[in-house]
Amino acid sequence: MLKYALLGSLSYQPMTGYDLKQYMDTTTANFWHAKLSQIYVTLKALEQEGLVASDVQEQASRPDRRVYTVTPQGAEALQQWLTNTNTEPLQLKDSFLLKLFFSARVDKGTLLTHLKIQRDAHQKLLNQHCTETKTKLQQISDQVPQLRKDVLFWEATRRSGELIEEAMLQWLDETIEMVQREL
Amino acid sequence: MLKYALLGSLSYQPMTGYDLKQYMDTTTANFWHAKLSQIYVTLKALEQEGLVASDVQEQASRPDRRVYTVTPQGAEALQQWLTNTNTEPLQLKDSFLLKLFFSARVDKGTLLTHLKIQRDAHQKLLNQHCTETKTKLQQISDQVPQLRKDVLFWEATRRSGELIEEAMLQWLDETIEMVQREL
DNA sequence: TGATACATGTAAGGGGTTACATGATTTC
DNA sequence: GAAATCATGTAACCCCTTACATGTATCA
Repeated sequence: MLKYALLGSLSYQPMTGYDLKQYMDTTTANFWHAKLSQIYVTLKALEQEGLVASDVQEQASRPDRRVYTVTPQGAEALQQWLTNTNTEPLQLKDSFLLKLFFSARVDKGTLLTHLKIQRDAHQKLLNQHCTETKTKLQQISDQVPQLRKDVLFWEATRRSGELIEEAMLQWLDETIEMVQREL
Repeated sequence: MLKYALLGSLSYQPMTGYDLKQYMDTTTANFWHAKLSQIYVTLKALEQEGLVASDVQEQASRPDRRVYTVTPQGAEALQQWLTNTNTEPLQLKDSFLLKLFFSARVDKGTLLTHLKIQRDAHQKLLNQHCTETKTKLQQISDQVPQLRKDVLFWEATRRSGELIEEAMLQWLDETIEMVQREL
């Protein structure tokens, strides 16, 4: 899947592995992320498959940049993936929920601490989605008028993060209240 | 992490790998799942660590059952994990959102099909959380009065699934409307 | 002076998926 | 007669994380 995240990002403009990491961290972090090391490995694999091509740009006082571009085959592979409707449904793994499920024998204080840490984290994420991420996406599209349509989809994916974080906050408030009332 | 899902489940009652698969599918599927093959592998590892012990029960016309029990060390490891508040925040990977992010050049029809498939899937999950899962959790706890406290936490984790699915449905409706209006 | 940004990679190990292998019993 | 349920496991493979390795320039 990372394969397609990289192909999709490169379809906007040629980038290095390092660039791609930063690009994904500011745009798709909400629903997709990857480590730099894995990005480098996957780019190499994509190049062997002929879906991207790289070109080394020498730099004076910094390491050389290996800039990747999508090949015609890469563009087709991306388009194929985009139009294919067999998208496997999301199966999330949330270790906090797992922990809470088994928490009947944990003391009230520890439980409330845990829930409040969780609440802070989600509050932070919500703020991020509503301010930073929103302005960053707007900035990228403002520079290039051809991206008017793309920005609709970027905004839609960002909005999903907003709604999910709001739901999580509501749930955490309900749960904190339950623990305070029932234990 | 699967380690703790198994320890936690076994802390309610001794079970086989096969039992554990079914138990998790009816209780934690919402936020944690695993394949049978991986459950067997992890149980073996847990036994080597001394956190569970197994006992083979011969059966006449069926394969023998290997029943696992939590050892005292296992119980302590579980308790340690439960009280430790350093729970890493959820980083989800949703390939549908990834796809949508890059979908500016996908035709309206395909897009709407894709969104509606997604909507159906989430509607089904919401119904499941509100009916089946709810009654199943209630059934398990009704049989054992000592689980009165546990059921509060089971209900809380179930409720999180309900709220998240509701948020996803709202988001999908918004997004479908956006595509119909803007494209 | 120490941290951060820039820039690319390799290696070891962990955890997960898919496929394979076996085989009786029950249900449709 | 075919499919699902019960029941356990191994092997290959893939993707990901963590740690290691290197080195300059800039900023606090």
